[in-house]
Amino acid sequence: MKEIIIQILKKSGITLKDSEIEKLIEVPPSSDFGDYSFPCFILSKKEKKSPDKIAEHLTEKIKLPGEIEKVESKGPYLNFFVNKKILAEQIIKINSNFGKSPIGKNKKIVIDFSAPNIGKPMHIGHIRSTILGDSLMRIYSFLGYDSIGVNYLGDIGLHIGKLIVAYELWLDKDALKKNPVQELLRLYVKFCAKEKSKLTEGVEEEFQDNEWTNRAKEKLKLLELGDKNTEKIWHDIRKSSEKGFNKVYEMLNVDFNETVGQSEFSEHGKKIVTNALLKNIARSEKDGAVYVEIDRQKKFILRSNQTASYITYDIGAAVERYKKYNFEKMIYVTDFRQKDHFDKLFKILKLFGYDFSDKLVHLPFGTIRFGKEIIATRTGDIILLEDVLKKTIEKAEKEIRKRKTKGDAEKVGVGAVKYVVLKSSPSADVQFSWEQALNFEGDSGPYIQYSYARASSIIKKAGKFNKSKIKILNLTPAENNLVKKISMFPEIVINSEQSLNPGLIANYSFELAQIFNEFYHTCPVIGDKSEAFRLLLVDAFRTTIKNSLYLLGIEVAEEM
RNA sequence: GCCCUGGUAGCUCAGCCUGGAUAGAGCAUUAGCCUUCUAAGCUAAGGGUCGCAGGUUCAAAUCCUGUCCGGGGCGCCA
Repeated sequence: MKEIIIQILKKSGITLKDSEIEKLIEVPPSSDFGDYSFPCFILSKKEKKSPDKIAEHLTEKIKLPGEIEKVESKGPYLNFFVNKKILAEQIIKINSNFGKSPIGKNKKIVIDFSAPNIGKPMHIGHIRSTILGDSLMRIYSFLGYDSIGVNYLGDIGLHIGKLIVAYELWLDKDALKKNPVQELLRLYVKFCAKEKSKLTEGVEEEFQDNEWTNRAKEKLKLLELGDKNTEKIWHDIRKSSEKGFNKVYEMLNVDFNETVGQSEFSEHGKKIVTNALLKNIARSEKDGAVYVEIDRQKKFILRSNQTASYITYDIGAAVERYKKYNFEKMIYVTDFRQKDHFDKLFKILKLFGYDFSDKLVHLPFGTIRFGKEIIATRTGDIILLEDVLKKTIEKAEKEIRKRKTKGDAEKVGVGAVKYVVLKSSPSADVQFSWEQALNFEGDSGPYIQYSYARASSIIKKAGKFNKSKIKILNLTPAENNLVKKISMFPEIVINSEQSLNPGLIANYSFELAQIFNEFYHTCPVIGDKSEAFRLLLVDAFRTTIKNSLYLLGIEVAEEM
């Protein structure tokens, strides 16, 4: 539609380039002002006439094609009114592919997301990476990309050593079988409590020298040396943890193409570091620690005891993944606190001669706050993700019972949680509260699902109808708005991919649902003289809302 | 100290990239609407120095500089 307006303006003798015109065209604040507008300030400067006069003059000069109903000058603005009948004809023809695009054809995107730590339960803090990453996967696939989701499990580190110590001392086998997540958490919390009294304040964990921390370090060393018994416990812990993770992933309907432990890249990483050392790109300290200079600062990439550190694994993992997938882009979805880490990782890879480092992107997201509490696994002070989901599903059940309908409580509850997480832009912190998560009214997932269910109900009640008899009468304002909003969906999807922000789709879905509800309120469908057209419009709405919620990982229900 | 973030209605946020018309939603508050396709809905009202101060511009919540307040990161934790 924009294209058409650019052509009209060009024909009217404007001395601006296409791209300049496109930049200037905007959507007016109110639909009373039209659908698109063109401000004349720049022309006013060029032609040294008042912008109001230029706008007025242009209205007289312009010749309108069928797609544009009328053009009006209002002050310094030239306002275009789109012929909604023509737009409506296009909209009622959309199918389930609406919004899809081939722009990603033959391109691979790897998305690294979720990445929980083995031995710790998934809590409200993990929800963001998981849901954001999953939504990005869906968006990329929708746009034709081959998207590959990788779950990079934190299966190594001092917390593992602690857990192994606790496992040997206090494990309750039956409890582990019954509820692996709870039992592992109990072990971890117990260890931390024991350790706490011995900790020296102000000293980093790594350099703590006390009975408990030392035992954990020892276990970690044994694990690295390949001690059979320790390895067995480690495997047990991973297996039990994964059971817990999978339960949550199932509830969330999140899949990965690959689940891999961080520790598997230890050797790859070390080899790359050794090579860099040989080529003199990296240097070593007297005590054997290896570093590179990044931004005039030393960044250590191998510890003095020759074991890998976080970044060593990530170097190995990135290189291996590029070999495996030859991706167009790889996105790491993690907490914003790791921004520096990833910036440095990318620079190090570049320094080492891996040009694919330009294809790496870090998508940082803000903290989830729950009231004023700080979430701490070590004290067991956490809100389990599983509990959040269960609680919202319960609330959905209650609502459904109240209404005596046939809704799907799981879809509604999970949708509510996902929506809360996705609607704010990734960079912002999210204030999580039960009040908000359990609110199913207004700007919420259930509100959107509800509007879909209402639409479905109309379609169901109408039964079969004759599609060939469609006659589009003059559209009411509510119909106009709905047609216009639906037509914007494809653009929104592309914007949200480019800005890596599913929140745009979330906002759009809500606005679309709002507009539909207004339509629902003012335009009766069944029995109306525009029944056939309205049925098709309602169906187009269903398709659009279904697609946009799908991109957020939220399912629709025909009834609720 | 250096770097990264955020500050918009009582609360939660959108708008900022790419400057334009009266700064938008939701929650909460108040007042209406269920003999008509699901009231998880709709309509209306009140509520704003867009942290503060400069600058650029015909035009600044939006761009630039400074400043205050909150959060975070800063040589071998993940």
